[in-house]
Order: sequence, then structure tokens, then C-alpha cells
Amino acid sequence: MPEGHSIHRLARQFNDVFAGQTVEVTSPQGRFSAGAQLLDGARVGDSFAHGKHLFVGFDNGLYLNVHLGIYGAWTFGGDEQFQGASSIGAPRRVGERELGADVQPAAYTGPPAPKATVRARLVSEHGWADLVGPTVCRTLTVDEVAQVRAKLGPDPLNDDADPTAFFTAVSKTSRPIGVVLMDQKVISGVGNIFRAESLFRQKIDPLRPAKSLSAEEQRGLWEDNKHLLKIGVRVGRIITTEPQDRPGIAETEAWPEHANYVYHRQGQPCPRCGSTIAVDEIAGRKLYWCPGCQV
DNA sequence: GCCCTATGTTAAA
DNA sequence: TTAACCTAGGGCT
Repeated sequence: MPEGHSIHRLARQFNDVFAGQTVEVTSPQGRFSAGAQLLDGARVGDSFAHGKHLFVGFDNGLYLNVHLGIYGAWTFGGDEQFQGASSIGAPRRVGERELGADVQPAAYTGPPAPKATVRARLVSEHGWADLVGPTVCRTLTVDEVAQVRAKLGPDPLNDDADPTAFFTAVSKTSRPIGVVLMDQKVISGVGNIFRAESLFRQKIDPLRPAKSLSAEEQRGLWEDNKHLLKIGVRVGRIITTEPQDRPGIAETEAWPEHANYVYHRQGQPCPRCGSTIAVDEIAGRKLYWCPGCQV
């Protein structure tokens, strides 16, 4: 469920709390035991995200590569260094924030007993991280990391991303732009919410063939997804409404009914034109849009 | 308890 | 296009 912004926040969290630290790596659930053994006792290096893939470097040359899929989530705990994010990943409650406001216990005395579903656990001197429910959890060599990244489209959150690759891919296909935006080989990090919201904000019908988009529309989608993803990184939630569309409500305080224009708002009136927000299932995912604004 | 849902991806048919 | 995979919360009975 997390879209790209969550993974970039995770990379930052790993850099903040684990970089330079020697870690014990285990797999309480058992399904990552072999990989955990390869990383156990190594020192954590640089971590980064490419789209929805997280890469955590270790000083033995290996990387931990995690993709959360729909259900995956990381939970953190530890001493004062670990204050900040308590949980990043699949939201389990409406209005949940990635940034934990919870105050950690004053004295850190070690990690709690792991739940049986914990695929991977990292423990340093200062704290711990538990991973549950990932689609991907594996170790990769440097070359393998490059191979994985080569198959991914540019990530608007990465400074070295080349939007030209996105524009070219969009120009070449007659698949609906609403489907193409979800294709991680075309653009990385955009998920179901950013797709729906960016298409609404740019007033583009999701079913239009991608190749029918003008250069201006292509550019608009790239820039708006970058803009929205950056807000997501900053506040730890997906907020896509402009301030004037949620009067008096700060982006960090916006509840779901004020946070998005069309996502999960089917049957409600469009805040811009009053048309009824529509939903349909396309390529196995729910697609939300405003039939009045998006043409 | 049981059913539904979810910010995702891959493989098989 | 469908199924499979992975997990937990909420609403219901």
C-alpha cells in the first residue's frame, strides 16, 4: 500500500538510525533465514529508494532489498535516536500517520519479543526494526541491484531521474494513461492514489490513450507527481488537495475527507465541478476519477 | 469468528 | 484476465 514516498522515508530512517551501526539480523518467521545469516553482524552503510524498492547497503558488499507490496510494513523502536518514525508501511487504520507521535519509553532496554510474522528483524545497539508482510525481501549484490534498477522507470523523487524516459514511454503506447502511470517500468513510485489524484489535478481522462497526451500534459503529470510525492515525503501522508480546497486545515492535519479529491470518494460530488466521482476496476485496481473535470 | 478490504506485483492460463 | 502471495484492521454476526 505504501507508494514511493513511504519508501523514501524508510531509506531516510535507515540512514538516520542504522547507518554505521553493526546489526544482528534474524528472521523470526524463518522465511528469510538464509539471507539474514548473510547480513548478520555486518555494518549498515547507505540506504536508498528507487520507486517502491528499498535498498539497504551493508559493508560486506551486499544489499537488503525490500518491496512492501500491499501488506508490508516496518516497525521501529529504540532509544531517543529512534524517535520519529514508529511505523512505515501499510496503514491499518483510517487517518493513521506514518510519523509516530507516540513517545517512546525513556529507557530502551532491547527489542520486544518478535511477532511470529516478522520476516526480518534488525537490531543495533540503539534500536530495532521489524519487517512484516513484504512481497520481496532478499539480499542482492551490487550488480544485482543495478539489474533491478535498470528495469525500473525514473523515480521523480530521485534527483538523477530522467523524465525523458517517462515522456518517451508515454508517447509510444496506446494503453490508457491511467494504466501506464501504474507501470513501474514507465515511472517508479506512483501508486493508486497518486495516479488518481494527479490525473484529476491535471484534468486528464484516465482512459485516454497515453500517446494522445500533449508534451505539456506529459510534463504536467511528471511534475505534479513529483510535487505530490515530495509532500508525501515531508508529511508522511498522501495529501493531494490544495490549501484552498481544505480551508483552515493544515496538510499535516487533513483527515481523509479533506486529503484527496477523488480517491475513495466515489458517489460524492466533485469539489470542483459537482459531478459525481466515479469508480471502476481497471487492470485489477480501482480507478477513481471525475467524469466532469477529466476529459 | 467470518468476511471484506487495502497506497502491489508476478506468474500462469 | 485470473490467481496467488503476503498481513492486519474493521465491521459484521
